[in-house]
Amino acid sequence: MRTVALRAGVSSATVSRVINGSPTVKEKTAQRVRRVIEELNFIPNPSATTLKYGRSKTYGLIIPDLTNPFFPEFLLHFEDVLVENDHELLVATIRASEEKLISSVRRMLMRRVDGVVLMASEFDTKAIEPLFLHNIPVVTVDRRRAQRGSGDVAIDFEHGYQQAVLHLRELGHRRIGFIGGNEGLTTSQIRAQAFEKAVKDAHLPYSQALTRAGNYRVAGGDDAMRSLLEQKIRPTAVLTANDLTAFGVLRALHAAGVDVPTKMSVVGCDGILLSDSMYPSLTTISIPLREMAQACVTALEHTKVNIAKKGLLLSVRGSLTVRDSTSGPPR
Amino acid sequence: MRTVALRAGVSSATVSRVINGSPTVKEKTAQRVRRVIEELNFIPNPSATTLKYGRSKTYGLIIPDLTNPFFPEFLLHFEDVLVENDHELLVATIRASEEKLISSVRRMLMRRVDGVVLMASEFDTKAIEPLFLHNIPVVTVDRRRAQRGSGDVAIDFEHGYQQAVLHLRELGHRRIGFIGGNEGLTTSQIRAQAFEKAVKDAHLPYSQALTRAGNYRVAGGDDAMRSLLEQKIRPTAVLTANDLTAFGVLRALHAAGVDVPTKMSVVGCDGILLSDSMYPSLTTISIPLREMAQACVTALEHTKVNIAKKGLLLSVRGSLTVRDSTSGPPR
DNA sequence: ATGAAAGCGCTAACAA
DNA sequence: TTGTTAGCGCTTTCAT
Repeated sequence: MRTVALRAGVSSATVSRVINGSPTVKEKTAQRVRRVIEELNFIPNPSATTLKYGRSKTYGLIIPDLTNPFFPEFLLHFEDVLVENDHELLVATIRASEEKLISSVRRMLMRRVDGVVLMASEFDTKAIEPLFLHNIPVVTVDRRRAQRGSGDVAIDFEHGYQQAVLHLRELGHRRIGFIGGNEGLTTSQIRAQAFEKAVKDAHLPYSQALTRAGNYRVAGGDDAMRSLLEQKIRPTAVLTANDLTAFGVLRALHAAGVDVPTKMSVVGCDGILLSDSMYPSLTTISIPLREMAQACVTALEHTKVNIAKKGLLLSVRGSLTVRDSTSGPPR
Repeated sequence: MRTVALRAGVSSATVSRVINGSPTVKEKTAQRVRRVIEELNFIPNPSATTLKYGRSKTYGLIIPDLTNPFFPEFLLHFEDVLVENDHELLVATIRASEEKLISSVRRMLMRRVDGVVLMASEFDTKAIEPLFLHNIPVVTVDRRRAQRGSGDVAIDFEHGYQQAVLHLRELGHRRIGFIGGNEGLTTSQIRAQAFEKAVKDAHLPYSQALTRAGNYRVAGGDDAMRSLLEQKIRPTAVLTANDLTAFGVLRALHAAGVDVPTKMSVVGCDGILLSDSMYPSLTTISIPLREMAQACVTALEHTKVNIAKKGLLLSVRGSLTVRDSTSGPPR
């Protein structure tokens, strides 16, 4: 930068002003400086700014897993929102390892991020304590509680499952099965309860016998569906905790020779891109990723200026995308 | 850091030495310093080091697209390799936009990355000129040429397709179709030629009539397969440019009522996790991601110390994973 | 409209 | 074995 200043016959302060678009610089000077910047291929060094001000114009995103397409798809939208807000993105994947979460949090702290979005489904709160300690705004996803320095963006499964159940009831289904996530995870409980409520609100019979745990992955959906098929009284439709689980359900049904949708209807959740590419294409609850990303940033910015208060509790709701995996029950 | 030094009764230089594990510090002093670091929740600030040395212990990764699961899966392995090498990762997705590539390159430069892995399938070389100008080591993937400051990691499609064709020939197939990538892309040409060579080397008939272009996505595979089915002489097996294309092929065949594998065999390429979850599970050419990530880092480190020379030309070869989408041709 | 200068945190060369 | 110190590049306050 000094070189640029020298060459343009100004001080480095003026160069800085030009780079940051300060209006107090005479246009002619600014042009000269810009030309020199071009000539010298000058690239500013943000680490100097980070060093000086202890902030980096970077938000962190901690996700459990990149192999579930839901997360990269969210990441994409999150990145878009950040770019609009002139921020960088620091991603960390933790693959259900407490150790990785701890080291990710440390990386975020080192890099002086301006905030962290935490999508890890389950974790020891102690692991993220350092973020609060250093006054870094935090937003969790679907933990549904705020505290000093942290907000939350909930995914409104209650609404999504209600839509799905009503859709199935309209088609004539009465016995709707459910394949959830790993037992024990809070988010799995939320989804299971949302399903139960949706069924009861629709005045349909609810039975534990028609629900199974999965693991948010294909294999879990497959196993659970096989188990459901062994029931004496089978459901005529199945709802799942996410799309990968639904993929497993489709596979199990194929293997068992149960046609979808004529013999069994299937509804997923997430709306990942591949859900439209299955055979049959999957009816699913699409989560509005862009809106969710925006909500995360909103909550983060809110917390930044109110770091001593409880953060925002926001919520986004999915909408049912009806495709070919649902139809009336067999008669 | 000064605070830590003060509190531990040493100089900041000693604190720095402790943090970096310098062996010249007396163990007792080191312990004291570490204790104070704990107490004060001190987190080092790497931007000071970046500022001082103009390097950041960060590698950049530029990928076209996170919605093709191949890329997040590669990313995961690349991150693993970097962690082992005590480096950070900076990711940029460019979604086939020249503008995004240019801004990604700029971000890499600003962040003072130690090297860049470039997986963009096609781009104007001018866009990455700045990297060479600033002496940043570059590794491209499957461009198959090196130059001053840049190496390449090729994916040995020749070998992979050969394996696949021999597998199909052994099963009794003679008319093997091929669905490639977007027309015009270098990597598409490489794959198409690799297929042609594999077929001819296996002494099977090769015909343009059995090949189609796709677009590396599901829809492209679907369309191309439909087009192949309209042929008077159909192939009995189809090879694709990647797994998503193969997913599309499976969908088209389902829709047309052509059973896989009894009426048509299908072989994908990439070995993404979901390829095992399709119905039927997909026979595919698995690309060794971990090895590929390692090769990228190797080539990068080599270029770093030989920045003025041509980079390394490395290559990784896939292996055929036989699953349920291939069997003998209908007789 | 522009310049001078301080200071962010770190590390390596050098001194002790 | 430890301390002193300079300087990396940037921005902003204050002065001119």
